[in-house]
This record gives sequence, C-alpha cells and structure tokens, in this order.
Amino acid sequence: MRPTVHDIAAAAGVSLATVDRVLNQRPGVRLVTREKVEEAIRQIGYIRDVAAANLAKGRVYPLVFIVPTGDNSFMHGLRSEVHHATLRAGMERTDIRIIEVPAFDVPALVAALDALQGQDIAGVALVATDAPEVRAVVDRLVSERIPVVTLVSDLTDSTRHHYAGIDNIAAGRTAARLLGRFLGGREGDLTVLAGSMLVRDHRERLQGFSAVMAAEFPKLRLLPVLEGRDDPERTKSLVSKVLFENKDIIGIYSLGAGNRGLIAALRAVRPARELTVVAHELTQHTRAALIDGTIDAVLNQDAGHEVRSAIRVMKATADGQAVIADQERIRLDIFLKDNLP
Amino acid sequence: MRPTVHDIAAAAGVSLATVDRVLNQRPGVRLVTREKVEEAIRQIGYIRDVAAANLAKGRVYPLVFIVPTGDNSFMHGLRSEVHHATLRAGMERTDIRIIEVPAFDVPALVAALDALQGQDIAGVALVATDAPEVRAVVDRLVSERIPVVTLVSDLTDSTRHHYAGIDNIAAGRTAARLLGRFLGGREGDLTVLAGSMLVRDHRERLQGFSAVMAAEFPKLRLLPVLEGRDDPERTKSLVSKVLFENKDIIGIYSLGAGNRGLIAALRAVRPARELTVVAHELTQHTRAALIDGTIDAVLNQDAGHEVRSAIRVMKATADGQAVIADQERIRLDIFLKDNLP
DNA sequence: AAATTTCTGATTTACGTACATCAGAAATCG
DNA sequence: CGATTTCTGATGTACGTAAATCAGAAATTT
Repeated sequence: MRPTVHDIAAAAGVSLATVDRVLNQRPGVRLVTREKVEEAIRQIGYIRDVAAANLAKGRVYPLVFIVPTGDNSFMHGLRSEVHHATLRAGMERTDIRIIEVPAFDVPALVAALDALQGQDIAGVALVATDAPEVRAVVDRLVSERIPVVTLVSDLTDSTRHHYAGIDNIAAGRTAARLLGRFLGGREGDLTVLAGSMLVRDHRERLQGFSAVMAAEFPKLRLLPVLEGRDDPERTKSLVSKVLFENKDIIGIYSLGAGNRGLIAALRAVRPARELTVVAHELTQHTRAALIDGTIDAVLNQDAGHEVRSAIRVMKATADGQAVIADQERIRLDIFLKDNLP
Repeated sequence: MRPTVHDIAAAAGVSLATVDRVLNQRPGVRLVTREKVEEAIRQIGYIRDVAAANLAKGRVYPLVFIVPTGDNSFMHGLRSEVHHATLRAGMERTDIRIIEVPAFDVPALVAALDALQGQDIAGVALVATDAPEVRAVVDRLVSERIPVVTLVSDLTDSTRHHYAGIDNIAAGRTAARLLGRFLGGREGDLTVLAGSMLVRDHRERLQGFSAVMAAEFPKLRLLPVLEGRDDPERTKSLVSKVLFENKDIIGIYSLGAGNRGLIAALRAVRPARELTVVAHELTQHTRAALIDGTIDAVLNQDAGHEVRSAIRVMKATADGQAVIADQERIRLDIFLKDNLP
C-alpha cells in the first residue's frame, strides 16, 4: 500500500502533528525538523491522497469563467459547455460562476477581473482580449496566487498559468496548405475574411496563412482582408460584393466567426462560381455547408475539451499538482465532410 | 452542501444502517422499506461521493491491458502510454497489468482473456483481433460483469462496453478525399498499402477509402491492395516494385503500420517521381517524412488519449457511473506539416 | 539559573462512506 | 398464541487527511 502521513511520522521520528505542519506549511516547526520530515517524505515516496485531503477539508473549488457575450455560434457553444460543467459540479467539487462581458470590451473585462480581488477563488478562466490593461490585472491575480487560464484566445507576455486553446498560427498555416493543395496549382485570387484584426487569434491565423501562401503558393494572390466583425449580415454583403467585383477569386479563407453570412453569399453564386473554401469553427451552419459542398474544410477547436481542460488545470494549479501536459494540449481539428463527428 | 447518507436516513425516516443496506444492495431490507429509501434518494437528489466511498473501501482498480507484441512504432507507442499510466497508478487508485500477446494470434489472445476468469479485475482493455473466438470470451467476461473496452481495433457484434479508437471507415473516407483533392483533378493510378486485410481496422479503412474514390474521384484508378504485413523490408520492396512497373501511379494511401519501408522506397524515387502520399500513424518516421515533403498528410489516433480514455471508462463502468461521452470520443487527427504537435 | 518564547507531541474530532456487530422490533409461521 | 425468522436501529471502527487544542519539552533570552 502507498505510504501515509503515519509512515512519514514513523520514518522521521516525529509526531503526526509535526508532519501535518510541514505538509500544510503551517508555522511552528524548526528548520532542522522540517528538513528531517521533508527528507522522510522523499525517502518513502509519499504522495498526498488528494481525495482524502479534499474530503477532510470539505474542499470545493470556486471557479470563475469569464466569457464574451454575443450571439456567434462558437461563443454560444462555449457558454453552453461551461454550463454543462456546472452540472457536473457536484461530482467534481467545483462551484462554477459564469461572468459574461461584452466582446472586445477591455474596460469591462478588466472590471470583471478586478472584482475578483480578494475573493475566495480557486481559479479564473477567461477568453482574453489581448490588451496591456488585461495583462496587468491578470498578472496581479497570478501574483496573488490565483490560478489563471486563458481560454480560446491567449494574452501576450502575461504570466497566466496556462492557455487552453489552439495554436492559431499553426491553424492559419494549415488552412493555407489545405486551400493551396485543394486548388492544385491553379492561379487566381484569394479572399480572407476575418472577424476583427483586434483579436490576437485572428491576427495569428492571418499571419500563419499569409506566411505559407507567400512561401509555397506563389500563384495564389491574397486580396485585402475583409473584416466582417463576426456579423452575418455584414459578412454576407462584403462577400457578395467582392465576389461580384472580382471574377478571379477561386478561394476563400474565413478565419473568424459569423459564417452564416459567408455561407448565404456562397449559396447565392453556386454552382456557377467554383470556389474552394476553408472556414473556422464547426457549427450547425458550417457542418451543413460542409456536407453540401459549399465549404471544403472546417478547422475547429473543441470548446468542450477546452472547458474541461481549463477546469482540470485550474484545480491542479490550485493544489500545486502537476498536469498531464499531453492531455491538456488542445488540438486543431480538421473536418472534411467525411470525418464529421 | 450536497446531501449525504445522513440526509437520506432523515428523509426516509430510517436508520443509517438501512440506508447503507439499500445503497450497497445488501440483504435484510423489506421491499416497502427499500422503496421508501429509494424514493428519498431520488427526492433529495443524492449522489454518492465516490472519492469518500473509495477511501472507505480502500478501493483499487486492478486493470488489465492486453496489447500485441511487435516492433511497429504505433504499438510501441501504445505500450509506452500504458506504461506511463502505470506511473500514475498511485494517484488514480489503479493497478495496471500489461499482458503482451503476439499480434494477430487469436488463440493466444483468447488464452490471455481466459486466464482472467475469476480473477479480481475491475476492467480489461484489449486490442481486439476480430475473430468469433475472441468475441465469445469477451462476451463471457461481460456477462461476468467485468468491464471490457476494445482499444484501437474493435470487435464486431460483441457486447464490449466501449470502444476506445477512431472510426476507421471515416478515416479511410477522409484519406480518399484528401488524396483526391490534393491531386486536383489529375488522372492516374493509386496504390493502397495495407498491413493485413485480416484486421478489422485495415479492412474498414480500405472500405471507406474505396467508397469515396469510386463515388467522387472517377479519374483515379485503384490498383490491387499491397499487403506489407507491417514489415518495413517487405513494404519497401513491394512499393519499389509497383512504382517501377507502373509509371501511372500518382498517389499512395498507406493505411497500416510499417511506414519506414514506404518512406525509404519513396525517398529512392524522389524527386523524379511526383507522388501524393497519405499515411496513417504519426511516428518519428512519418513526422520526418511529413516535414521533408515525402508524405503529404498523416492520419493519426492519439494512443495516449486512447489509453487514458480506456482507463476512465473502465473505472466508471466498474462503479456503474456515467461517462462524458463527448470526452471519450477518440478523434481522427489530421496532420499536415503545419500543425504537427 | 530563571523566565520566556518557540517548538513538538499526544490526542481528538471531522469529512462521507463502508462494513460489522448486536440487540430489539416487527413480521411470519406453526 | 408463542416461537421463529426476518428486518431494522444503534453504535463503533476504519479509510487518509486536516485542523484544533493543550501540555510539555527544547531552545532562547534575560
């Protein structure tokens, strides 16, 4: 059987109470004694039974998720996944609070984070807007030993403990290669559709996409980026307009949300125009478009995985426990019509 | 706080002992009383604290993994992942035993499963060879209330509780579309390289691949399947030979293991022959080939995820607990050179 | 050396559940 | 109806850890 606190006490020749003081870094232990105990812990390879400890402490993990409002499908799915996690709260000893903040609204996000100051919180997960003010609050929370995890969108140069999201540069590069290869050496124009260049994930996707296109697909020319602000109506008119004005367009990369508008615009010109399309985020709309051939590939990040991963990481960080790094790597999913879940 | 056994006792107007008898289906409770207690449990929404119960019971989960011997990279990686899981045994209350059985050896697999009869085991995970004899033993284990999970390769029509692996038909279809689209409307021959048509996963990949090719890429002709038996040397000579004899080959789908031989054969004819190649399983060899352009896409299943998922499912099944279905779906990973982990 | 202050040990209770024992109540049987 | 048999309650111990209390030992200061 694995060693317990009693074994430590016996091995170190001290009492249970002293072992407890060392383990829970309570005061009242001389340095030499503390080292003796720590040596014994190492010697016999003690590992704390977290379950028993949590039982004794009556531990719950008060977690906060800060997610943007807005009606785009991805964020809707994300909120729904967090909600699902709250249903498992009983089993997982979590107590999850969801705070909604207007998308891209830096002051609001900062205010929400600020309000957490001094509260008894075992972790914060936030969809970060990449601004210095946000970084400042996050760094302060970290310095107060509150586990912070960025979700979906990361925060440049911050000290957040973990990022639960995909590598967006790699996503952009992958989109470029898929589009490039699917177009099989043809020559023509490509249009890129983004939500907003203000968010880091969109910038990074574009960056990766442009890099691969420039280096490996010289026959494909990138048109100026269209910013649809994740708004279906606006997106639809932007796409319709550019398709009408430029007959050399043979491919589209949609790296943001608001694909409803894109799909509507595409359906309006099909099948006369033959276009190869790669989009982000698997939703009911992109799924349908994939099946009927309007879209050729969808890159996706699994919101459920991201939320569950964020929870595991926050709990582990709060306990000073190690995580299985491999398990927490969020993968870029590539969906063709054949491997839809 | 969430309700406990005491709350049930109070609500049902019975004693703790009686609640315990009902919860652990021990004898000595009248039907009416039992129903009264069960009603109370439902009423107050009691959920057993598994951690506390395991602590009280001193529960460990003795799990058995049956994996094939053989030196192909994928199985090597799988064994290594199971081994990693044994290192976490302390934290997870698991006690994992690894049994190695010669690949494709049905009697040996059956014997290994038979030997588990009557042993105190909380679950079995096996890489199934799809044979009626195997199904029979598995069904017997299931009828003895031992959780059984198939790993990587499933068992047709068996009653196994769960399959921790990818949808191989979908994988084959995806490979076909990638290859077809990457070849961008060109005409020519394709060669398919399998390990053995005796294993279900290989058959299914071929099935999916052939279906999509026939339906959507009529200009691409499938040559007879080459069986490399997952052996690098044999694979290398088979591929070299077919490439030499047939100059119309423009694409290759390698759906089994033993890609070392394939890659060697491809490097020998590069860059004179321009070939589009899709292979399975990300290993150090296929990774290198992806980076240098010898292979265009790699389809992969994450062995680490499969093993961890199998463990979670076996534990949950042993406890009669529900699993998060979404979390246990093993996804098909598609790797291009741009999204390598 | 005495008076403090700082450590350490011993002991107890608790967390939520499992499991065992024994006495007493209720139901069933003859 | 009494004698069984079957159920139920009361109680205690255990799992591994946390946390509190209090007495006593050791170190430090005066």
